[in-house]
This record gives sequence, structure tokens and C-alpha cells, in this order.
Amino acid sequence: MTSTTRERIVQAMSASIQARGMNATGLNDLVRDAAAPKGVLYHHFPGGKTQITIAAIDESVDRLESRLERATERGDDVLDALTMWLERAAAGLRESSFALGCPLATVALETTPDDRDIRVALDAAFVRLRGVIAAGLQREGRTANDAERMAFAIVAAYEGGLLQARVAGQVEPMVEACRFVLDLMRARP
Amino acid sequence: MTSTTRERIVQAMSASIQARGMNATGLNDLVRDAAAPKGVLYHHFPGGKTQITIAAIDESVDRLESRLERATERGDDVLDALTMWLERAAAGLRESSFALGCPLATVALETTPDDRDIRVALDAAFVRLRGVIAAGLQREGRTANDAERMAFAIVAAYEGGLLQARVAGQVEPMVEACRFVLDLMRARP
DNA sequence: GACGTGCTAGACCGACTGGTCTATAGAATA
DNA sequence: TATTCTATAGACCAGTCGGTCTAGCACGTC
Repeated sequence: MTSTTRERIVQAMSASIQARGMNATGLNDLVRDAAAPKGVLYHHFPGGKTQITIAAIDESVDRLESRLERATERGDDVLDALTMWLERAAAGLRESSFALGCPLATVALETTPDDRDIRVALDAAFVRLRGVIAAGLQREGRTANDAERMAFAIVAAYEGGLLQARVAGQVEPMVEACRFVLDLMRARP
Repeated sequence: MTSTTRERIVQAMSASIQARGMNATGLNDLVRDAAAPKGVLYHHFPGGKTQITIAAIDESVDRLESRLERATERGDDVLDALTMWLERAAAGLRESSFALGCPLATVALETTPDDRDIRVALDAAFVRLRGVIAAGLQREGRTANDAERMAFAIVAAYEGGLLQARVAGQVEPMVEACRFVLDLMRARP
């Protein structure tokens, strides 16, 4: 086993959130998937399920952010880079038989305003992802204001399209929604 | 009590899904909110929690569809009508202190492909809502293809924006994302 | 070797879950 | 009045939940 117990637990949580969501993920499932005994949860995550969820969010956004940075900083047109990202996301969704979604969005809809710590982590996560997109757009001459608004819209189209695609069992809702938004943006400098 | 026991249970489920999601809603919560004894669940919903969830989805989409039809069939410009809808949604979100979301999206992210019946109900729900929007756009001269694509994008922007707004604790992500998409569409005949 | 420390290991807990059961009240039909 | 059907009513069930506990193992450092 190359990874630490703690890492395996966080990864199991991320994966299960993508497929089933936070509330449908039991701590027993987690220790089974991570091949760990129950007690390690108490040791590594004294904050309980909330702490594991936040760790999974942080791990997910780290991964997403670096992939997004790599895609948008390659010098090509940012909107083209996002279109390619979209194609790969669609392929991945189909490969998973429409089982896997975005872990951030799923947890977002499972929380109430009382889950303060989780929502703070989620908000910070979306701020970072939008920041990468907006930075790329600004590098291409968009104003800070325009870039931020476009980032809102791009992330929204992706999350909202993905959600419709999963229940439809086909990628079209996600692909069409995102492509439509990206094309309109391209047409308007 | 003006409504039937069955209706009160379905409404309690809809409301709780909006706030907490399906998995965080216990059957005990439901019968408490509906002021009903446990046994009525067995009687009215022999299909268990799944059947209650589907009934809540159907009830929600009936309500949403009729409101959306009323808004888009008034003869005004459809995109203007949707902008007004957006303003009201933003006001409602703020009023709820960012507690209430879309019941369809929440359940969508809590289900797996194994939850076939629920996903079928959700897909049908989104098809109906997109259908109302696309019909309005076609009445204004858009082609069927364009109208459908625009409906994908509008619903996606709404759901994705709402999700970001809830964790951010401010309406901007939803308002900016939707307004941006609607404005771009207006600029392109 | 003794000791402290970081971590593994799994038994165990009360609370709660979705779901089932039987008893019965009330209205409609015979 | 007798019977039937629909719906209410709440006790009850096995299973699972998140979480806690103590025991012990493999390390270093004194």
C-alpha cells in the first residue's frame, strides 16, 4: 500500500461523495474501502464525519485546481482549453455510466446554513476554481469584472449541465449547455 | 387542516428535500412535520421512501411548470420573463437565508444509476421544464434546435448558479451567471 | 531494557433508521 | 344493523448510524 491510511480514507470519502453524496456515505463504508479499522477515524479525524468531508473537499479542489491551471496556462485560447476540458469530462461521465458527479456540488446541496465549516470550505473551493478561469480570461484582455462574471457562468453551466446529464443518462445536456455558453462568449469579445 | 394527510406528507418531503436533501430526511421527521402517525406511510406509500421522494418530485415539477408557463406565456419577451423570474428567485433565496434550493437538483446529486425510478422521474421533470422554456423561445422565432440548446443552458445556469450562491451566502453567483447567459442570448437573435 | 509516542485494531455504545405490524375509528354499502 | 373498506394510530423490529473506548503493536529516544 503506497498511500497512508489517512490518505486512503480521504480518497474513499471523495470517491463516495461523487457517487452517492455525503449523507449516503457511512463511516463503516469508508473504513471498509480504505481497508482500515474503525479506530483510525477517531485518531486521524477527531472532528468526525464533518472533518473527513472537509478534507475530501480540500483534496478534490487541490486536484481540480491544478488540472484546470495546467489546461488554461498552456498559452492556447482559454475558451478553447475549457472546451477541450468539457470533452474530456463528458467522456469520463459516459465511462462511469453516469455514476460520478462533482463532489463539491453534491455536498453543497446536502448542507444547510448550519453546516458552517463545510460551506466555508465549499465557498473557498469555488472561489479558487473561478479564480483560475477568471485569471486566464484576464490574461486575454478581459476586464476583471467581465472575467469574474464569465467564470460564474462557466462554472454554473458545467455544474448545472452535469446534473441534468446524470439523470438523463446522456452527456448532451452538459455538452450543449457548456458549448452554447462558451460559443456565445467567443462571439463577443 | 385543509389538506389531506397524503398531501401534507408529500409537501413535508418537498420542503425537507429543498433544505436538507433526501438522505438527511427521516421518515420520523416527515410524520412529525405532517402531524401524522407512522402507519399512514405504510398505507399511502407502500413503496417506501422512494415512492415518497418521487411523489415530492412530481409535486414540485407540477408547481414549477405551471409557474414557468404563466411567466413565459404572458406575451412579453421570454428572456425578459426569465430575468424577472430570476430576480424573484434571488429574493426568495435571500429570504430563506440561503437554506432552500431546488428539490430536483438536490435529489439528482444524491442518486446513483441504481435509483432508476427516481432518476426517470427527475429526467422527466427536467424535460418538462426545459420544454416550457424551449416552447416560449420557439414562439419567438428560434429554431427547435436553438431553443432546445438554449433551454439546456438556461436551466444549467440557474441550477449551477444557485448551488454556488447557497454556499457563498450571497445571490451574486446565481444572478450574475444567469444574467450573463440571458444577456448573451438577447444579443444574438 | 524501559519508556513514551504514533498508530493500528476491533469490540462496543446509545440513538436512530426505514419499515412492519395489529388494533381500531369512521364512513359507505348492503 | 351487519359488513366492508379506507384511513388513522402508535407500538415495535432488526439493522445501521456516527462515535467512543481500551488494548496492543512498532517505533524511536533515554
